[in-house]
Amino acid sequence: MGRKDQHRDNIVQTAMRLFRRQGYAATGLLQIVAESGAPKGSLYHYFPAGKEGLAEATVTLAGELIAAMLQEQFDKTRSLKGFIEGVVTTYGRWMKEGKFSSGCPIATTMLECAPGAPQITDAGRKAFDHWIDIAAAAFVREGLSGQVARRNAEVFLCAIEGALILARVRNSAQPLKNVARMFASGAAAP
Amino acid sequence: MGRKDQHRDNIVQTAMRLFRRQGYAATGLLQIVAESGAPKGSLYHYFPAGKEGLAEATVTLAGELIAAMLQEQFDKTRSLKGFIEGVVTTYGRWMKEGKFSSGCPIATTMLECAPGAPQITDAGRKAFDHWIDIAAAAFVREGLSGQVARRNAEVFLCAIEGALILARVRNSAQPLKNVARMFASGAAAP
Amino acid sequence: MGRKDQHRDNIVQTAMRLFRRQGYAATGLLQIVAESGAPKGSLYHYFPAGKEGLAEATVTLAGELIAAMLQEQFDKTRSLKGFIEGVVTTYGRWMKEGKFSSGCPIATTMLECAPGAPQITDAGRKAFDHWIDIAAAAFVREGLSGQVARRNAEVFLCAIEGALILARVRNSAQPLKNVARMFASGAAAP
Amino acid sequence: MGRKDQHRDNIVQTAMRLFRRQGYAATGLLQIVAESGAPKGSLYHYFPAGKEGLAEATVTLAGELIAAMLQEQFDKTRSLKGFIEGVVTTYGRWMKEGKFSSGCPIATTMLECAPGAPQITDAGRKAFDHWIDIAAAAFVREGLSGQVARRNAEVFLCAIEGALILARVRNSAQPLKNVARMFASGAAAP
DNA sequence: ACGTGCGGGACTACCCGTTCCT
DNA sequence: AGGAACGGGTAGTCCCGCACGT
Repeated sequence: MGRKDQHRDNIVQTAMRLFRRQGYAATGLLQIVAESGAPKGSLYHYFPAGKEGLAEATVTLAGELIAAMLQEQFDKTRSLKGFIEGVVTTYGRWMKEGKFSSGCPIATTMLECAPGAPQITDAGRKAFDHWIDIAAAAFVREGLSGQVARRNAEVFLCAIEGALILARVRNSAQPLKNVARMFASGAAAP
Repeated sequence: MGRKDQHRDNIVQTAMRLFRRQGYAATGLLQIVAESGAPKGSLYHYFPAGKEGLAEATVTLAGELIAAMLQEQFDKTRSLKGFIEGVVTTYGRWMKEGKFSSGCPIATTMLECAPGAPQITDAGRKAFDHWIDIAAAAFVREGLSGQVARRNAEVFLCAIEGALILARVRNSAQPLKNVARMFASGAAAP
Repeated sequence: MGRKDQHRDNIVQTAMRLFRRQGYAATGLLQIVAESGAPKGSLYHYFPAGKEGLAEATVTLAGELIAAMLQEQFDKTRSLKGFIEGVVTTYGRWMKEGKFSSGCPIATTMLECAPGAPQITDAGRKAFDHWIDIAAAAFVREGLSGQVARRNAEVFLCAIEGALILARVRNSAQPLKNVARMFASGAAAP
Repeated sequence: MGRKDQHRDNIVQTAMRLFRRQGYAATGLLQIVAESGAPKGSLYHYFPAGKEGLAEATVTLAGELIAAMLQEQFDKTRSLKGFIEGVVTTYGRWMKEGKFSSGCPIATTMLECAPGAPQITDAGRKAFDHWIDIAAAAFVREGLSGQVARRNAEVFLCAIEGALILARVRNSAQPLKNVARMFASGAAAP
């Protein structure tokens, strides 16, 4: 194992990066293989379902990356405030690194592909649900009941999604910080 | 004015509808003129800047439509809770009418076009700012200071943007309702 | 009229030539436009139905060209024998000119496309029927009744079709001559 | 022999069936191995010459199958009329069974591949010659001299080839019957 | 000997956004 | 104002080696 699927991994990571920056429809398969360094024939080999199959893989991968980040923030902090600020700070750093050209790695794909490609949407739903699970644990840790925690976690992540859009439009991380300020202050839905 | 620009209006409205549902890149100019009933040659007559110019017009139009809705909800309600619930209910109704295939009329275009098309992004920023202005008035009406109101209004609209994405993915208006529950309960950033 | 559709005409004639020599599936649209000298975009413009629409046009054109040849032979001869020998001689000359690489201009397309493309098959049926009509007139002129003449004309043209295949395989016009020898001798079905 | 080359046999038979129905160029190697059930790697093991080598094998096999049918009809009949009607009836039954989508098993391949692939054409020529040999025996049995018999047999088979094309185009076995009516009536070239 | 996974370009039909020229 | 024409670029997948495990 290891080296064998390196081309596949390169393709998925490059596709994730390009989909995030340019969108799904605007990104050509040719551009993906060119930037990934993988041969074109590999694409059809690893993704017989074509572009949609590749998109599904990128959504799944992105879901895992974000989940790992959320989990890391959960593990390294002890309070809800710390978790929220850690998450928002990380997102803000990513935005700055990408010069505010790359937002949520799955939002664009979701908006472009739903509802025409159910498999992609399914992968996105699973990713969102996973993220909410992790964030909900941070609210539970603060003392909220499971159901209320989950609801707050969902709204929190929704606010981040929206803030990532606004941050791109404004070329600024300020919208993210505003989200943090509200949720870290203890504002919570009943 | 009036009848002369009917073709132009049809084109913009059709484009707005298609961009919202399918995305910017996935929507062909030919499909737009076909569904709008306008002659193909009219497109470059009314939009010499091409597809980008058309997208800018759709973002501006969508900005005005949402602003009008927000203003209407502001005018017909007296409390922040009423405003928030009115806004969220309206969005929820729109989502259901569009079978959860049409979310925010500008979010998809923003994500696809930023940062390659600054004029479209500019139009989007103006629309967002205008929406926040109106929503902030509802927070001011509740007694918050201008700056705090604006911050809360921004987070509120961000949460709605995110909820519109999640609602599409889940085929459900529940995410919107969760946003309303939090903000209508008086949760507010300092 | 005239110069306006020259690109279209060039495309159809080039396609007819290539389909005849290489077959329908083996001939690329790109090769057709390249050899025809027409710009690439013209193809989709003149043939919105794509390759199938182009094939239909080539079958129709080929049908007319063969019909014109048959009619010319009918007009310039007075006996069935003369007609048959004239037709076979013409086909033989065409075969030689094409170095036995180009047979019936529609047979290959028919065999490749039936039954997946009904419109192409329809165009081919019309062409065959037209040819048989003209050839039948030569049998009627010899004194046969309409029905019997048509039957003989059909078998005659079938024999030619088969002979065109065999002539390609053998690199020889002899099969055509054998057909002429039989039908010109007065052999006839009852 | 026996089980060992079963994969090879499956491949050839599947290829023959698909070439006959869809043509040579339109049939992908992948489709052949998929429908044959043979592993993909077997193809280049058994046919190192690739698609052309496979086509050659199918033409040879088809030649033997048709030859066997002709021989069977020759053996089971005593008159030329019986032979011709038996052959035509068999072809007609095959056409009906294939819903007029499968004609001569080698004609399409010949038209598509000549003159680019001499080996395929050679195999086809041998098949045709073999068929004519057998049919000529039926004419000799009727009393014709060897040379005349061969000429008539060739025209007969040409007429059948053409009728197989026309039968596909018309979705009808009538063209075949017309061929039988002429040749079974004793019509003959001098 | 036999089969497989993977890679490698080339080429397909399709159609897009744009401009030219009535 | 608008229909015709244009050329570039899309996703798809084709036919085929080369190298690896049997």
